Amino acid sequence: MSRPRAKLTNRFPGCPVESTLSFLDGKWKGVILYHLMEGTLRFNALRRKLPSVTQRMLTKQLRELEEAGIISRTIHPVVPPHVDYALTPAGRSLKPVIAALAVWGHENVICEDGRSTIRPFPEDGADAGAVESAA
Amino acid sequence: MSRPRAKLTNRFPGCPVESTLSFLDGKWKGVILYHLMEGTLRFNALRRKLPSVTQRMLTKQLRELEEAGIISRTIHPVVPPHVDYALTPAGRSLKPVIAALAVWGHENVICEDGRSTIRPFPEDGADAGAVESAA
DNA sequence: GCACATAGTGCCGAAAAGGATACCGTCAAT
DNA sequence: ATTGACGGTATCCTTTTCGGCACTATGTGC
Repeated sequence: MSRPRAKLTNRFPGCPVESTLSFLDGKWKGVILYHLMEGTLRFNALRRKLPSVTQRMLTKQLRELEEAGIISRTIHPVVPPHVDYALTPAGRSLKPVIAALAVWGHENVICEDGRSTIRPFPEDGADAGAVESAA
Repeated sequence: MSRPRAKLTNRFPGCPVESTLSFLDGKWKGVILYHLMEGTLRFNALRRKLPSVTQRMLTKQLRELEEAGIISRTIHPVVPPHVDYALTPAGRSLKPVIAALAVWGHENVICEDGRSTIRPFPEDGADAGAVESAA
């Protein structure tokens, strides 16, 4: 159940980019992995790091990541429940990918009042002579 | 209009990973960029590379990428319409990101009959002593 | 007796994303 | 006269996603 947004990769066989994205897709997976890269976290610890995610959504995203084999969920059967989320080896192998995403986002994205835009590139006015799409 | 799936990055300030993902999100953006990395393509050329995408969706995704400033759309006003899609400098700066995604997908994703799964990792049986979530 | 913390689940409903299909205009070839 | 290529739109409909809220269980502390 619940493969992320029906991103079934078989529709365009051989696109490794979409294959990877299909695992990162879902509203909070990126952030979750970003935080888990730094170490194991408990459910509520993670929740505190993502203030705007509801419990329901966090659970859902974690379950999807777990089902994909990217993170592990370890239940310590103690009296106030205690559940640890950590990266599996597969999850750890995503490190360079997450890092690349983080670097680009850090360098090129400007978040201002609710929207994120790409930092303007200097060369971005170069015209080759034809008609640019007039918005 | 149409920022991708309301992935408004301001909700979790300072997550560069989601910032980047917000631009790659949308069902076909990954593949589109993957193909455009290799050079300019015309609408129908792109379409032929993505057999299962409808015209409508392709247009939509291209428009979103254009709006984001990742690709450029150049109309040559000739008689059978001729429109070129190419990466902008901003789009080209995504190359390492797309490459990272492609590498990981290539190495770790197995696409079999409609589903993509992560290639099993050898170390993936290591148990630390606690209760693994029994699905 | 009551509230709190932990880690969830279930149900509802709105909104968005995605897919199918049909249609547009022009020119060239058949 | 019809068909095809090109690069789209418009419309409709279904699926998915996401968010809100309430509810659960257990043990501890007040």
